[in-house]
Amino acid sequence: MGRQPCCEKTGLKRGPWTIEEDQKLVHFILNNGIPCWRLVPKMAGLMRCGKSCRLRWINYLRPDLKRGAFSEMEENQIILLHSRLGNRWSKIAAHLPGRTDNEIKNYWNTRIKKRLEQLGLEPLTHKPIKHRGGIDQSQHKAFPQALLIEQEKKSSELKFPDNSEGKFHMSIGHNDEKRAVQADEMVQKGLNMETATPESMPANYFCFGKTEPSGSENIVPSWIDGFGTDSVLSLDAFDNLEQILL
DNA sequence: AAACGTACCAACCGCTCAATC
DNA sequence: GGATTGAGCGGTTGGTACGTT
Repeated sequence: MGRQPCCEKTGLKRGPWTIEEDQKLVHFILNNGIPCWRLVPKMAGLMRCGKSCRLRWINYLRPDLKRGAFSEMEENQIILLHSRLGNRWSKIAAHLPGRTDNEIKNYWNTRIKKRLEQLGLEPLTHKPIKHRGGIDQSQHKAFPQALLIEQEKKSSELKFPDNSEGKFHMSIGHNDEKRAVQADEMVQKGLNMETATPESMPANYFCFGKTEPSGSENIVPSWIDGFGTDSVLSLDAFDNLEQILL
């Protein structure tokens, strides 16, 4: 026996929602909550299937949605999270309050994907694009250089956690020089991890992800002594950096 | 001004998973 | 334990706005 359709297809409206339908759905949910999505359209007087109502509410009508353009910081967060979580949009959305998985997915497919490709990075793996016969020589130069030109000095609303026990899981630089700095080093330098922003940091610091000690999927930004940039990019993107720089 | 191409995004489709019977 | 169901997820589509020729 096959799975039954989520709703009766006949007689149900499809396509863009009207203002009137939106009002009905919002009014119903705000007054009654969501008993069961299948019942919502009937009870709210809508000729839609429950699935369609759910999607409309989650992606568009929810009062806690942020709407509007993504900030530079949000974009960077998405890149970082995607490098670790892949196309798990709902997980990524969970890290970005007020944003929906659909919104992030659309933004990724239309903007970020292209941005990474322009940087010579494979959007799926965040690794340098390899061409037939090995890595394209032009990408050798373009990749690290692209990182440098990627930066835009904009203020951010980053807040850093109290704990600094997590290990930076990446160091970069020539000759195996360890450039990652621990929180205590920042303290020694009179830098405050909790209130740091790209503007307040010295020019040779940039923001990277840090794995929580618990090994959880939580990703928090951290400051790393780097190439004179303050970008947030996937650490995985640097997997082949040494090879490229050679 | 019209035609065409591109970018964007809301909505849909089909699948999986977990809960329930 | 298997069937059924609802909810949620990720991929895809189609309409519209905008830019270019």
